[in-house]
Amino acid sequence: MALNDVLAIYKALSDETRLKILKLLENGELCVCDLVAAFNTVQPKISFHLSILKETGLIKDRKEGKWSYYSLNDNNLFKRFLLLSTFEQIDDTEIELEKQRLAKFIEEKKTKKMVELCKCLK
Amino acid sequence: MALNDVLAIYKALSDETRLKILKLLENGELCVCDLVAAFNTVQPKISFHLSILKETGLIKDRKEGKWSYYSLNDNNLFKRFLLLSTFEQIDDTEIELEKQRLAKFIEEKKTKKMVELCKCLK
DNA sequence: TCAACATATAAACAAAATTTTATATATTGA
DNA sequence: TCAATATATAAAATTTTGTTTATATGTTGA
Repeated sequence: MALNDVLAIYKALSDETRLKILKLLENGELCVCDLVAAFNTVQPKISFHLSILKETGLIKDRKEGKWSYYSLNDNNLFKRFLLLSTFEQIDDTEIELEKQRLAKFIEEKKTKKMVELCKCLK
Repeated sequence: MALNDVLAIYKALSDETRLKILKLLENGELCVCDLVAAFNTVQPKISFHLSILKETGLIKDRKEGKWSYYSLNDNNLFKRFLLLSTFEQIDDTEIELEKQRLAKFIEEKKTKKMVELCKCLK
């Protein structure tokens, strides 16, 4: 890996929102709207940070219908080490708020799905 | 370590000059003027980057007379791992130029010292 | 004490990164 | 096909970071 690649990875890691996104992805893939809800912010902001993380290969994406799902991409030993040791450093309480909002949003999505299902059954 | 500390470390690592300074320090302590010569640049620029590296605890300094000597500070496991794995990623050829200038400068310093010594003996 | 030297710090400027706002694209279900 | 939804992209505004220039501080040897 060249100096520029290492540099790009550290730049990607040196932003609060991006570190938190990575930590949220620790528990599995999330779509853009999940993250928008978790951070209680606007969608282009999240897309911007996701694109930077994706460019450096720290995360990967997968399209399904209207949705883009993002997940950790630790196929490289250096990146895997970085992610693991970073997660180890950061206490879970530091993303408590985001986790709460995320959980609430996912719960709401489930409820909405249920409601739709009920409509169909009528 | 809190999220903000991790963030500060990654920010410190996400600059070309600073990564190169760290790599040059791999071989032992250097004073500010050594680094100024190695990068063929102005002294405040080097002092600026050294202050950032020092703030995050990635390096430490030691004063001796007019000089400030800087060296790696790997007293923390996370930082030590970061430094080691970073150095491992970056090829030596990427700081070839800086190393050459540094070697030349140190050689010149030695010669000057010799000349002074000879003057004293007269 | 004074000149020369090494370094630090401050202020002004330039460059880069982030956020916001607006708009485009693509998918889905009515 | 059309409206609604999820996401991406572009442009403008803002913030942060890095560089340059000027100046201050502290040490050393004459």
